[in-house]
Amino acid sequence: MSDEPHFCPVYASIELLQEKWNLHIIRSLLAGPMGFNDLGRAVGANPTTLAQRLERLETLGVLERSVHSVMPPRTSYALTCSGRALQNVIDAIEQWGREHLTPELTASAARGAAPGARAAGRAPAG
Amino acid sequence: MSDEPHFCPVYASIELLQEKWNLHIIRSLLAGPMGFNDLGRAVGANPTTLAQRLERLETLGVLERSVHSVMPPRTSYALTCSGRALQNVIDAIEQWGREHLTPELTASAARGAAPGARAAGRAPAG
DNA sequence: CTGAGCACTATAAAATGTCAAGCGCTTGAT
DNA sequence: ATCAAGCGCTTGACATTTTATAGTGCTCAG
Repeated sequence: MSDEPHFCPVYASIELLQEKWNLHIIRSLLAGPMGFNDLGRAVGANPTTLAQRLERLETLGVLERSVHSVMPPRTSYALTCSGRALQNVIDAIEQWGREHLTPELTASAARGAAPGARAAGRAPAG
Repeated sequence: MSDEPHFCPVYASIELLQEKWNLHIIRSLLAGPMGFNDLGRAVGANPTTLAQRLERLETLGVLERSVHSVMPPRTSYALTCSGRALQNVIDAIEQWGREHLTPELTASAARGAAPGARAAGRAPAG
């Protein structure tokens, strides 16, 4: 039952990168390794989702989890070589953003344009 | 009370590109203008979400909707200059995918590894 | 004439993401 | 020594988002 007549790397990559938080996580980690809560605050994700994303990204070999001490808990997440290669993607996104996105534009296109929404146009941290 | 201490283009771009289907839509449109249903089939999105994404992307100036005839309905969606600039992002993603993603990898990392999931590793069309 | 297709909306159901609280333990301030 | 706070991460209840399905009014291929 091969469900895959053929494997499309672009399609697969897009599927991965369009998952909520993944790009943010990678971007944060690109600046250096981080702990769980730190990362969570940096990207603005809640622990539940963050844990799930982290596990997935680890399975895919994009990042690596290292436990420094179990108690007190001390863990750090770092990009692997594969993950670091995503720098190019982030760079491309960054350049595009600078050239084609303006505050007004993104504000007017915010979901429903509801004022006071939490993730309006600002970054949580970092 | 400026709600935006400062506007971060990278953050905003990521927010946009990580929205489900947006990257797929852009990638499809990069190959040329398309109608609504065609696009839907190409990316695999349902009409409701597709319509919403399309509206957002249009507001952001990434794509353009042109109505050729109201009845019978004939519309086409095409990337603007801004949208076409996203080619670089897609390219970067494509390159990364080719270098760092394998069928087994993505298969094993599929959400929960549930067999029979519909959007496992295949592309809907194109 | 019949069936199919066009662009898209309405509705309800399923999937997904979020919040708040909390575990056992250590550290910094008091 | 005592107290609040923080670490990584899970659980369960809840909000939001995405999905499937069905239909609209009309025109064309068979």
